[in-house]
Amino acid sequence: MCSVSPWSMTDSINLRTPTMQSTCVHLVPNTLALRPTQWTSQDVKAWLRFCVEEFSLSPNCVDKFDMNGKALCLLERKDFMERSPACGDVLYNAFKKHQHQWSRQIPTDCYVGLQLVTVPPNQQNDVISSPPTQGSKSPYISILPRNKDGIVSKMSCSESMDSSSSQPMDSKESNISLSQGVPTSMLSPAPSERCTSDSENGSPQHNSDPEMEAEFDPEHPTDDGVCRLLWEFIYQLLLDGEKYSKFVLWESEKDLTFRINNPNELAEFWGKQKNRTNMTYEKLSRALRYYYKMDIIKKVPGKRLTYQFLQHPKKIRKGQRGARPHCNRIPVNGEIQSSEPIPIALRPSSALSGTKSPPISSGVNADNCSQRSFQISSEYKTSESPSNINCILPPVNVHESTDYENLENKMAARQEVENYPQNSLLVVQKISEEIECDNAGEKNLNKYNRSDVSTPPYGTDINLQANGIILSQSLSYASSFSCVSRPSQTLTNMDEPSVLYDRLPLPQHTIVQRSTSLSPKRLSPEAASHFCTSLHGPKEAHYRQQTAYPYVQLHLPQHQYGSSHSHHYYPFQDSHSHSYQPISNMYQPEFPREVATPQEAHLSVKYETCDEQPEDLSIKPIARKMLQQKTCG
DNA sequence: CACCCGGAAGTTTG
DNA sequence: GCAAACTTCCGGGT
Repeated sequence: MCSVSPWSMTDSINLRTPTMQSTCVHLVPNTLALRPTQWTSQDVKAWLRFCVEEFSLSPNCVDKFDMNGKALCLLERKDFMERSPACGDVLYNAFKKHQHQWSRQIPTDCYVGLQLVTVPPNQQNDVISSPPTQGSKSPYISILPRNKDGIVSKMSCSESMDSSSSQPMDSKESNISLSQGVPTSMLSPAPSERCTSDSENGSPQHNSDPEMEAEFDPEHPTDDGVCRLLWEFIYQLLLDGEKYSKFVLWESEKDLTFRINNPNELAEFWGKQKNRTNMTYEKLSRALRYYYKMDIIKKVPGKRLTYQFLQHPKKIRKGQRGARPHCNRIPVNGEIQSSEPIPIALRPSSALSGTKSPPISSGVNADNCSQRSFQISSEYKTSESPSNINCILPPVNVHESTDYENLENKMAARQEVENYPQNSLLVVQKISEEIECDNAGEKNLNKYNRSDVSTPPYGTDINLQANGIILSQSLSYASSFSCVSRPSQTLTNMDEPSVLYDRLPLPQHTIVQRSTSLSPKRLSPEAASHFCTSLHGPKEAHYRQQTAYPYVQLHLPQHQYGSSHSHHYYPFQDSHSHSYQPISNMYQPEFPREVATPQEAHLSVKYETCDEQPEDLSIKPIARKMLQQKTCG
């Protein structure tokens, strides 16, 4: 068992998250694999009980959890907001203190976390039995043990999993249903959580506990433990014929022929697995048809919905690369129908990944603009980062309240944007300092003239105000960045406080809530422009449309910043080595002390799919396809 | 209407 | 940049 290393309190700071706008909060205990099913209901109760003790919560909340292992606890937001930044510390100490009382040994190196989910007030009644989904707008807050290097501990199977001692959850959950979610075995655990069992003999190792059996398929581990291939998924279902016969069943196991019992539900199930909310049998079957060519599956002629494995799934060679489950995929239909990109705050983190985003030079007006530009891309590539863990957190029960799939919620989100006061002067007040810099961060901070600039330390709490109105209270500087990188799901990327903006020399009273500026949901474009201007001095703030996911592209005018720096900046390009681009060279400590007027900032929509310089599309985000039509013909 | 087919293009990931 | 494995869309067929 791994030794428990110091816990990050910075994570707990993020308990006060800017995206918490609802009036209630879930508390979801999670275990090492972020699989609450590892806990018995007694464990969950115990967990909640000490939460009650430690935080003087209403005892009622202890009973307010479902028995599916996805324990929930409703808290009033005000209760939660009053928690101290040391909340996580208290939680952990309590966890340690009470652990011996619990019904089974829970590895001390497990991930213990709280999952905060925003829930519209009118839907809070439904929330008890509806844990948050992966696709939900749910900032995930976890308290993660770290090693001495500050890296989240990587656990091996033998260390972290004790499935033999695990106890089944409440028996009521034995009936799988869509509303209950995809079995966790088919979902995507964190790479570091997943274990590769010794299954060399290839024989199935059926666990007596059906839940546990579903948790992990020892027979067919993938390279990273993720069941991400369709045939694999189907095979998994077939393996547990009793449980999943409503989706698919063997027609003849001997001949490896199977029949899809309910194509629509299977597609939905598959869609859940891949976080593709619009999955249909039409699409699923298309994927199946691709297997024809690959000699993996063929159609059984004349028999509807019946297919045949051409070789035993155990022997199918896998060249897995892409097509991992998406993170919080927002329906494309909605994007297009709304003629407006989904607010960044609701976007999947992957949507912002830089993998498909070419450098700015490939975009319009990049090379010939003669401006130094850097791109606020946003992705942690660290495989062990908790963001990844959260990214692939099993999308347990889907619930309308957190899916943000329905039009109503989207309209509400848009309304929020539209209602945002335009041309607001944004002011940030630093209200506290909870500094926790790693060595690297400290070192880098020292590189700057701190007397001249106010670099918001990691974890700094700020207020974001507009026209005297507090827009977001107690934003965490660090979490603000995380909002950028994981706008829709997690604020836990605090493992690497040494992100770019920790090191930036910022003028005083500068808004450090970059994510705000990146989020059309949170800020009007004018306000975002304001932000960019105030942060970086007069420059163009290009609101760039990139594969339907906007982000801010900052151009530093050559005449102001010299000509020697034309490289692009990707803040997260190499989070492993922390080898950031020499942003310090680009920034001089002299920044305008005053927020520029809105007119000084220029906001335009750009997109990289066209070579042609697009017209200034003003500031209204438009769906990618519409943009393409407009500019490319 | 449900299912089936395969081309084409796009997306996401490793 | 490339490739795998889809996803999305579509026109057409049974």
